[in-house]
Amino acid sequence: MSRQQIVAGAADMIRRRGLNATSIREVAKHAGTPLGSTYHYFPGGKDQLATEAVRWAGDAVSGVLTAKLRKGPVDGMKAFFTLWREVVSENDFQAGCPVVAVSVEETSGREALAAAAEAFTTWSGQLAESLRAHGVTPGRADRLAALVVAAAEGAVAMCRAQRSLQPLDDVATELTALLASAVRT
Amino acid sequence: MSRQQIVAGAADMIRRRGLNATSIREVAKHAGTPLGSTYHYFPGGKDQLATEAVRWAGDAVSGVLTAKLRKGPVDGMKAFFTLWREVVSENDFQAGCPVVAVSVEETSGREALAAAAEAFTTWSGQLAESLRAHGVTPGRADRLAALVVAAAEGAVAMCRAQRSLQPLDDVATELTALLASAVRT
DNA sequence: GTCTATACGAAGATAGAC
DNA sequence: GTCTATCTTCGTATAGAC
Repeated sequence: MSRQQIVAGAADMIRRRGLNATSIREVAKHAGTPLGSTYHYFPGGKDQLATEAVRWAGDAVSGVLTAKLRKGPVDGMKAFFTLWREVVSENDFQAGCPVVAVSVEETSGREALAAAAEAFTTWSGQLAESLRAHGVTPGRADRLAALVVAAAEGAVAMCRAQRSLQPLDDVATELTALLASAVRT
Repeated sequence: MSRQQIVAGAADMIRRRGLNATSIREVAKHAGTPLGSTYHYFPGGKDQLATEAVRWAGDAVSGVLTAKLRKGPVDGMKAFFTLWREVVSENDFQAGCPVVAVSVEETSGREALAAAAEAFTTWSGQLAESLRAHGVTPGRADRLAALVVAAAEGAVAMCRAQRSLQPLDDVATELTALLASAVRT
């Protein structure tokens, strides 16, 4: 019951503070459960909790992509950027992507890092498949999909530092034009 | 004399481990100076040290950009990607961009975050100016410059997680074509 | 002015009481 | 099975000996 809450809370704290600044103590407090419960649910300790948090966040984004890509790759890409735009703006530039946070910080175990890699692969794979389905050659579909994910993630970091949504909006504008022209070719 | 070494060492550790996993203790040990010296040189504590480390890294990248942009925006962009490719590959996927690390993690003080914002602004500003000088309209120059920086930074994070240089190479390929076509227009 | 020694708090993790 | 209390280590920061 509270297991899900702990994972969601950990994902939220990681995307705000980063992985190392997210202590199991505060995750437990935030979820209203004692510290011992966390280790009961997650005997693998912090690495296991971080791994599940990354997977949880990755699946959430992947679900949005699945839904929005039905209208085509350009709509999917736009939804991807809208999603990150909301995360950044609704948290007053104090939240970003937990997958990036885990990718950039050193962690004792490496399961969480593998989960981060899987999230990136899933997202770009979904975008690439949609691009191929709309006439883009496989090689270029992979490259464009990687570009979309990388640019969005990088833009989120820039927006946080600059306290401005401009990078995210600028990048979205350029990529919308680029993908629209690619599917048309 | 050792001040510079401490700053450079801190920047190196931050890009590998992240900001919060970089302790002043280990920075001092790595520089061969006692812990007290660190606080003698940086009375502002960790925030000051992180701020100078970010500025140091930002200036180093900016210097490369200044040099390579003389041959035009496409060459500058390529050099930017080559630089990050070397950082990632020469450190066996265990190093990235310290500016992103600081942008993504929570910090006690906020001077370091301001330094990160300044680094991003400087880099994209340099690229945008070069694009304008080569006939790109101001608005689009800004957007393309933001895209280049965001995509490179995001790709670095993806490369680390996936232990592959593919994202960086894919992104560089697409952006080379995009910028080449933009300056030609 | 440099560095040793230490204060103080918080981290991850576990043992064992209920 | 849940939670409290505690062990150990490491973090930032400083006081004061050379």
